[in-house]
Amino acid sequence: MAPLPGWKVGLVSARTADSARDIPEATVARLPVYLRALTTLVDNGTATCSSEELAAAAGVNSAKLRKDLSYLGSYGTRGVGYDVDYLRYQIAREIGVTQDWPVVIVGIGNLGHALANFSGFRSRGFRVVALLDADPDRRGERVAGIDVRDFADLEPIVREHGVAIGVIATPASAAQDVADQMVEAGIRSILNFAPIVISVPDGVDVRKVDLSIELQILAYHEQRKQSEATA
Amino acid sequence: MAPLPGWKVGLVSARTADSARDIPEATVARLPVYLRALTTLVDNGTATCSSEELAAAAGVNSAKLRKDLSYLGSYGTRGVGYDVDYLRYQIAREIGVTQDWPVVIVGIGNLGHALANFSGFRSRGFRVVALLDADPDRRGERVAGIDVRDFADLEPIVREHGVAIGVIATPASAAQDVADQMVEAGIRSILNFAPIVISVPDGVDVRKVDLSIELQILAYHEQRKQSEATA
DNA sequence: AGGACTTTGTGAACGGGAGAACAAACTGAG
DNA sequence: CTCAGTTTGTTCTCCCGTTCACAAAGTCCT
Ligand SMILES: NC(=O)c1ccc[n+]([C@@H]2O[C@H](COP(=O)([O-])OP(=O)(O)OC[C@H]3O[C@@H](n4cnc5c(N)ncnc54)[C@H](O)[C@@H]3O)[C@@H](O)[C@H]2O)c1
Ligand SMILES: NC(=O)c1ccc[n+]([C@@H]2O[C@H](COP(=O)([O-])OP(=O)(O)OC[C@H]3O[C@@H](n4cnc5c(N)ncnc54)[C@H](O)[C@@H]3O)[C@@H](O)[C@H]2O)c1
Repeated sequence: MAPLPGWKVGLVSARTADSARDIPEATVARLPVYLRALTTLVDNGTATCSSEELAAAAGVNSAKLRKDLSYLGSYGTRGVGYDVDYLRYQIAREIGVTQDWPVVIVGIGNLGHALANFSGFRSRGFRVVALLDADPDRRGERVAGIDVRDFADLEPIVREHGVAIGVIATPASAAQDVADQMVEAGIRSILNFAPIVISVPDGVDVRKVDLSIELQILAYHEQRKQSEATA
Repeated sequence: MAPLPGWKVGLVSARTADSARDIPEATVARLPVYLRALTTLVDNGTATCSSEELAAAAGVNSAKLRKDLSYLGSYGTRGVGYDVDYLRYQIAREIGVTQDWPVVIVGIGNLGHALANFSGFRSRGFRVVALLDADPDRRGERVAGIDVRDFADLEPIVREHGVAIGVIATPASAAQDVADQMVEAGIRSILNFAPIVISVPDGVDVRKVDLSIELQILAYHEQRKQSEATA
């Protein structure tokens, strides 16, 4: 009955029980990067790695990595490093991708097709359960083995599969309406590819991906580099 | 010769000359969002807007918006607001999208096709000048009116068009190699869609877009919402 | 067993960004 | 011209996130 180990285990299991109180948002955003790096290491047959190695694979500072991991618990061994497979499981559990999340994609145009065909969904904790489009001409089309269905069927599909996450790949003009109906149907997490700010009630999370914004940020820095080179 | 107007113009042109010294990175990342919102307002025929209105359209706090804009100069009028078209031009100039940037896309698979067909490039300051793929079967294929060419042609294309920005849409296994060759060819800004951290020399900017990471961040919050609901 | 060595986990200092609050500056009515 | 009303630009404070630096905790060799 050594006091320290007992206390430590108690603390760890306490954290596990109420699933880690408050993880900073910046850390949450990096956990998937660590998970990806660890999966690569597992595939390479690496059994153990140091914070330095993992940090390099994830493209971050090793001190930041260690601090991030410390929010989850003490999963490393001092003098040794981390058990790759064990740590990978712990992070996957923390993120919540030990089981697959059902996802619907709305707007099966250029981008929607690419998303539907994207094989990385399944391996990373997600399962596309429906493809929806408002255009009747899209109906009946099969994309990646899934029938494109009427957007009006959203609500029963969400109910049937317990869908919590929706992806918007419609034109910007339709995005707010699609989001409203997703919320109405019970979806509380939305990934929006349309270049517009959509507003949702409290309790609903929206993340956006905007290609043009990323390019424009690059353009800004590129412009500065070029004007410096001229000067 | 009123002293105040003269002084103000002097200050603005001074800032314009050395192109706004140091704009915080967080602000740079929001300028494209403001630009997008302003373009929408212009399309709606709005001539003037307050920081409150623009902030709402951009999904940010109005104090933050005003502070961001203050880094560019004093483009508003107290008691009135901002001239939408004028401010839009100033932000576009600051970002560097008053002319089009030539862009190459490498990896014309599912995602590459969608990107090539994306019409928003042109209107937002970018022009796709080449589509490249290593697969000989892709050669000769025409996507969005552009011939898919051999990845080996990268260097002459970059030189001919003065390409500064490259987009990687290949599998992760090829991404580092593609990035190396882009840098070799003279590209100094890269947008990476492959789920891997790529390393580049100093002076080269990389931004990444990773769908799985975004979904996993949503999954984390969704998991917490659901476990809270249960408790 | 003991001591040198390695690596984690964390306390503390630091820097940057977010937001509240207000003075300065402009408009327009009387 | 003056004054009330409006909205910007900026200062100030607080908080979050990053990074340094080191004690604690383990391994491994002798
Ligand atoms: N294609 C890209 O690479 C790319 C890149 C960045 C951003 N985007 C954005 O992603 C979105 C989709 O782009 P795209 O190129 O696939 O456009 P698209 O026009 O090819 O496809 C849009 C699809 O949405 C469907 N749709 C329209 N209104 C709908 C509604 N109310 N409900 C359900 N479905 C509806 C249309 O029928 C169409 O099939 C756009 O907002 C675009 O700006 C696309
Ligand atoms: N499809 C999506 O919606 C989606 C979403 C998120 C991320 N991604 C990522 O984007 C990347 C592309 O996805 P995809 O679905 O289009 O894959 P894909 O397999 O359909 O296309 C990849 C293309 O890259 C080409 N390629 C391979 N090696 C190359 C090389 N060395 N040089 C030039 N070209 C090369 C292939 O010939 C192929 O045409 C992947 O890394 C994927 O993980 C895709």
